[in-house]
Amino acid sequence: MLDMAILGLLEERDLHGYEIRRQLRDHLGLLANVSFGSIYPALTRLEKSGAVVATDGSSASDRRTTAAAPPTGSLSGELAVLRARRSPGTRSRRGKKVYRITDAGRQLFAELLADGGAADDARSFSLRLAFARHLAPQARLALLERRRAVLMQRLGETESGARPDLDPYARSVVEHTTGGVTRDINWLDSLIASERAALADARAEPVG
Amino acid sequence: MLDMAILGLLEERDLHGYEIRRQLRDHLGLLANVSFGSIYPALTRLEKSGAVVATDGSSASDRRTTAAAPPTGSLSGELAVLRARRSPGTRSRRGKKVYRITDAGRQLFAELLADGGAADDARSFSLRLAFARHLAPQARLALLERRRAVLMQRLGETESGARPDLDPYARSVVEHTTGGVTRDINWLDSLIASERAALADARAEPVG
DNA sequence: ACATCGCTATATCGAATCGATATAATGGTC
DNA sequence: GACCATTATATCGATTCGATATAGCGATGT
Repeated sequence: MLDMAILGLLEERDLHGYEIRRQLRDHLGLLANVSFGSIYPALTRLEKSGAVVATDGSSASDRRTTAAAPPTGSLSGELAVLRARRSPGTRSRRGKKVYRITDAGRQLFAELLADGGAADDARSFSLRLAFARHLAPQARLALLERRRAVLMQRLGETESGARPDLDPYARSVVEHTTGGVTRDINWLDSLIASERAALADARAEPVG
Repeated sequence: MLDMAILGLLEERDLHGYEIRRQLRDHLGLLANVSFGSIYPALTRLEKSGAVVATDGSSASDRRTTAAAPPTGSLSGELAVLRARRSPGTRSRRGKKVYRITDAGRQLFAELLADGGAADDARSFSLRLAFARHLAPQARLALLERRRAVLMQRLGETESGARPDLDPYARSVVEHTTGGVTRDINWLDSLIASERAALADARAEPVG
């Protein structure tokens, strides 16, 4: 799940762990306040599987060339590289590790975004929807309808009607969450309508 | 977190693992769909720490009546016991383990409910609120206000206003979740108002 | 009579995530 | 130049999840 989010962000630009967390917190806001205890293991995981590569931060602006930049950079950049080399073996000098997505990573991202196992929780769905521009129109529609179906079923399973068996506090919680699910469904309905309209337009006006 | 939920349910009646899960799913509904992979370890944990004891289910409900619960009436309490016996069958099925809360468990529950560490996520809060009848009025009010403060701060941190930097899908997600938080705050406000009114009444009309 | 399906029920495993904590470089301020 | 907040990576133990294995038992069907 986190893997998908990270790959999605890296699709746009190279980032290091701290930045990834900030983007998830700021952009996706209240939704995804992910801890470093998740992010760094995830990055290690993704690197080991070949979905991303880590570069040392000194060549961050250069998209193409790998390490061993010629001494044309800034003085501080040069010093950083030298310091990095000074520590034996590991790049464990406390400095930025900037991650770049690979072709394998892009493919993995597409897979995780499309099916990505079950994961019918709210977090997963919102994350997928936030990256929905990477999906084909009909896959987008399917995502929305799948989510709608899940929520409808949950609503149905919840015993509806007044519930005098619950005390006021529990009842308030249940009603509030039920209302939230209803709100979600209305939201999904409007999104689904938009998607359908876009699909109809595309069908009516094919390529040109 | 789960520990608190389990202890809270066991405050009312003895239950076995499967039933605990069902109650969390049905009562707390969409909020708490807990897996067995969490419940059984949690029960083992609680038993090892002495917060609960496991019985074979044949000698349930000795001293177990509505001890600290508000006066729901002895009739409904009786019915609850009967229902608990009838539904799963009085005789223990294969190794059914019925758990009963102990005095230590009740104390642990009170602690978890009151402070319970940080845990400022939505799940923890809703769970606490659902058991809020076990809290003192001012602790209840503090719980609500603490939650409100957290949500307000989060709202403030989220860069507000139109965000043309985000693509339509991500923007929709952000706006929807932001709207949800606003809705939560309004809900909290009404609850806080009720609590304050109740407190004022209690002060105006002390015990007798 | 018995096969078999579905619900009840407990249990365990590996993996993902969290929250806390340690460490260190950098940048700003007095 | 002492001090402190921010940036940044990393690891630890504990919790939770999802999948899976196992059985008993009640219908339903043939």
